[in-house]
Amino acid sequence: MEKEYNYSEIQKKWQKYWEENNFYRAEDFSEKPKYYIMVMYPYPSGSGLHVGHCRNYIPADVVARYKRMKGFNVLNPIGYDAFGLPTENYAIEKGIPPQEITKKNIEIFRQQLKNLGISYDWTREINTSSPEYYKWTEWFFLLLYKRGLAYKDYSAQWWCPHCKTVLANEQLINGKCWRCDTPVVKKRLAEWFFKITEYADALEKDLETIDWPEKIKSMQKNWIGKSKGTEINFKAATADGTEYDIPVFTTRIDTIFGVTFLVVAPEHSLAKTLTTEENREKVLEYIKKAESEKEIDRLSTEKEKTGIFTGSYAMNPLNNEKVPILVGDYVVGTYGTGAVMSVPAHDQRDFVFAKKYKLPIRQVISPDGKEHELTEAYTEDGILINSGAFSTLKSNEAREKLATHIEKNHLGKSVTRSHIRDWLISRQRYWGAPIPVIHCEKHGIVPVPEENLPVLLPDEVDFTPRNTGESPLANDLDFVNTTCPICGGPAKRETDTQDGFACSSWYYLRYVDPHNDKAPFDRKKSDYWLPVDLYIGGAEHAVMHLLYSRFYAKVMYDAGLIGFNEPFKKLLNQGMILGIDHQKMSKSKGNVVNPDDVIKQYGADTLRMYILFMGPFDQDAIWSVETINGTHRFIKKLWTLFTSAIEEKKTEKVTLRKEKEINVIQDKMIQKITDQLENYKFNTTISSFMEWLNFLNKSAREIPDIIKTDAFTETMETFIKMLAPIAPHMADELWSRLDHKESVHLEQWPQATGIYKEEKVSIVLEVNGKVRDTIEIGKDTDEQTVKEIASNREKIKKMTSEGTILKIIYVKNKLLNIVLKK
RNA sequence: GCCGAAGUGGCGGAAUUGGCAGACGCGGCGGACUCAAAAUCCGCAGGGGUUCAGAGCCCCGUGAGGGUUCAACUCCCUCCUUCGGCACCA
Repeated sequence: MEKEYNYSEIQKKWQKYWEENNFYRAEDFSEKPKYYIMVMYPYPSGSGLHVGHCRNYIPADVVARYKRMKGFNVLNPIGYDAFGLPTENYAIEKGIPPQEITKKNIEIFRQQLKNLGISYDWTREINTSSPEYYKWTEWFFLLLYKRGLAYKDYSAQWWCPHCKTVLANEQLINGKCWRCDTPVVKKRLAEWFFKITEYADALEKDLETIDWPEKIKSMQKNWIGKSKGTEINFKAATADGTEYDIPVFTTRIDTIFGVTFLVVAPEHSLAKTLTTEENREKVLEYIKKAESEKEIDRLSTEKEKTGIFTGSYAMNPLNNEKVPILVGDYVVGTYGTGAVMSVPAHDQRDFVFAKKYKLPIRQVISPDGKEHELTEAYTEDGILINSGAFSTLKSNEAREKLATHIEKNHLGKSVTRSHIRDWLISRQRYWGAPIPVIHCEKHGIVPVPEENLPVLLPDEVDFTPRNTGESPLANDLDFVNTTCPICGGPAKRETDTQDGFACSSWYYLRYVDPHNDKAPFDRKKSDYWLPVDLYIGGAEHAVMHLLYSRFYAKVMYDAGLIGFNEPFKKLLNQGMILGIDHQKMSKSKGNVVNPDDVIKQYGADTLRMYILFMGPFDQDAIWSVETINGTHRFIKKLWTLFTSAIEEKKTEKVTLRKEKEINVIQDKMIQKITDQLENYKFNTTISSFMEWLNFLNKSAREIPDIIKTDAFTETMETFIKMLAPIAPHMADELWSRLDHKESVHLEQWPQATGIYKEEKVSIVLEVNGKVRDTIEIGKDTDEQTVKEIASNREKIKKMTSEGTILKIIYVKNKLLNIVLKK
């Protein structure tokens, strides 16, 4: 038998063995309890997998393998988020169809994943860009459409001039495109939306029911942004005497008597109507300028607030006071009603604005009921003043009374507003799932009948994006021209494609039934496997993928398609791996590490172990060649000790007193490592293995015969079993060298017997809270005995003689603290 | 500005959740093997003091300052720094 640690041979041998014996197939409807673990699937980019991906996939594989040994029927699938811009852009650049590029990239990714020794069920692999998959992405679009949750709207949208497509709200980062960092501009287009706002309440409320990182939950909560307030109606009249309603939304109805003007957004539908003749020219110019501004500038809080008087006035429904109406760019058109009541005394933005345009400021809330000179807005609650019948009330009381008063007199209503907007899903690009609708002159928008799905992406088309706001699919007349499913008359296909997040919103469902051609998935299979027990992925998807997926699940639940309304029971975020330059890994910085290179140099088991060891799983970590050497050293030491022990134990059998200790440490380690794995503390798990090996090595050095004992053999077996999820190749190799016929991966996870707890314990002896001595005594020794032993220790005796004992604290099996008065 | 997370040796990081701070690893130093180096193995190591030297003993020490407690990295208050998210949301 070979003595050298030849990891390439070992890897090859066992990967082949697992594959040939269908080791990691998940069995539908097995008797065992199910465990569905899933990682965020990769985008198969041209640059291949890098070690950053490993930070997610390796720990997830450890959990999958661990759970199998614990007796679970584990579903551990993988697939590819294959539609998307980078592939399409590359295709345009090189003149190769994206289908071909995707196929090639997936092959590379698949091989790289296999090299890592990850235990995926490869029979369930999915590819969102295959017609078998996107047929159902289209089907889900129709489901939403039928349920009134998909609609087309003509409005100003964010357009990325670089990607040449519109973007959803969530895909805007500080006014820039999430993919290419280009500042977005406004463009008026007819676009498809999903009504995620309809589920705002449920999406917020159900966050309480899922075990997700607080960080993600609070990000989603903020994103949904619920706020309770009052919508109150101001009446305005134009020069010709026509009356208009201007509803405004406020969370501070208690400040209503302090309103001194109204501001409407430049996009407000009445902005132009309300402008009087003499102001018309200036106001129109102002509106035009505001609308043409880039979103990034408009959003800037540093920007000075500007506005312009329309010439019209509105009436405060509570005191019938006439206040001027202005147009101002600090009012957001898409939030609330697009109009605000301005209370400069109690809102800092209104205050600044009023100062600038010399508008009146009236204090109506005071901390002490008296009026004060204001140098800035007083935004706290207080006592109402100058507020008619409501004066002298406290803010919170006033809010209640005013709300009742307003509802009773039909001046407005109490409402809950959300920050979240509907999800814009149409994209003016080629490489995505088609939107399955047809535009008929007679019948308008007609959904493609289900039996005609999928609407296939045409193969040969000039997919260069255009600046017109039209998809490149519009170039392909064979694709565009069709007939109306209702009347058979000439009609045109929708040419926009769906946002890639539509594909990823339901992919977890496809894994449970990946080859079904009658339905997206079988209900019985989804009932068996779902929801996902553990989902691991990056935090960057907090308000995109993770919110959309929850939305889809809720829609499906309401449609009776599934029996759960939250797809991912538990979520974990892995940290990033940064390059040796402490920067995010990227091709352009040249700091990317390819796992294949690491595997070549150290083997997959070392890479796996290093990824786990580099730091807490959920924190960022920096790639370090020195540390990977350390883990490799450990693996080699392990190999050397165990292979020589396997050889030695064949020579003779020995029994030694030291065996007891070997057993005790083994038991302790089983307990410790199991706890650590259960809590996803992979880094300390590796530390424990190192400690354990250090102990075994030291024992073998002190008593060389120890490796010939039964206890040592048993410990090796336990060690290897527990190491199997982490270093699966080496574990199987050593296991077979211990003369086992079956793979170690079919073994049960070891269980601690608790013998380590019956041992002696060391008690810390403290004087005035400082450690002075330690003693070894039997477990659960009573206080009196410990006190006696302690008082006979030289050091303690000396110290206690120098003062009087105030009190003695005894914590069983832990410590004794003597408090002295000096 | 608001919300969230985090500050521990030269470095990555441990600490059973209030009970021996610095596990494990990296780097470092000393030694063994070697002609030599690499690899490997053994040992030392938070800072300071005391001591001829070692053992020993003492003091200080988990971002800063205060507090609770017999006992604080851990709990409470104030502040500082770093990172992440949101940001004219009325």
